[in-house]
Amino acid sequence: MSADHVFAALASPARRELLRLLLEEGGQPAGRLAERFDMSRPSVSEHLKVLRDAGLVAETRKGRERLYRLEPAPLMEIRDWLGPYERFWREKLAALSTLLDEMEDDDDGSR
Amino acid sequence: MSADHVFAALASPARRELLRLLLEEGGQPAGRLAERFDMSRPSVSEHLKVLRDAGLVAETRKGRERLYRLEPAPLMEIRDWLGPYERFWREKLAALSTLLDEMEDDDDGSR
DNA sequence: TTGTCATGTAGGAAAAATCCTACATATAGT
DNA sequence: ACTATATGTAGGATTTTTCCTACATGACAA
Repeated sequence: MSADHVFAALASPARRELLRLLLEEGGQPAGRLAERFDMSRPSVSEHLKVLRDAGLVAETRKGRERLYRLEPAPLMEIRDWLGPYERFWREKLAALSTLLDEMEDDDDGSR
Repeated sequence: MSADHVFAALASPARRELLRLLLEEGGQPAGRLAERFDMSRPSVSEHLKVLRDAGLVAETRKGRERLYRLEPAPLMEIRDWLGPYERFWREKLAALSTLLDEMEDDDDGSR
């Protein structure tokens, strides 16, 4: 739930790759996900645990498999966190644009 | 420049707090930023280095001070990274909304 | 029931992050 | 030149993360 765990979970390239696979290919059993990594299966399982604790994936037991699926809600917290920075970014762009316009007004072709 | 460094930089609460201070209060010298933390000044300095390496802050030497300012461009990379997940999220919401509508249509008041 | 398959967990080694104190550097003021 | 101030860097202790192999669990299949 806490954004701390979400940011921490996203810090690992392996975990972001897991999210990408679940996004692009849909829910999959843990083993099939692990096959795609140059890493032992238990290690991938631990990464899945971190993602689970952050609320970024959920599992459904299906026989002896466990299907993992993407749970995007916590990512929307990240998006909200970004909001104020994006406003700041836009103001910067707007200021730059204004500056460029003024330079163009001044540009009478002289030198 | 790589998104890896940006995600890693954001993983620390102390570094996110630094970004927040720079956003809400504008550029400040390193020492003034450090005062706000329950942590030694050199440690804050190291956090600033991580943010600098990720391109999230920039410094301007002003006499013997170093003014740090927010550099939001890398955060826009993060926003772009979130894009596909946000689409996925919206589709989920839309599906839920449709489902609720159908349930309402079925709801003839019986039972 | 016995064996097999999919998966998680324990325990530990190695690497990385975090935080500290001491020191180095560079600028400003006297 | 000397001192004070603002800051970064070195070196090291401690904690956390990451990854491994070995083992535990729980469901299916013969």
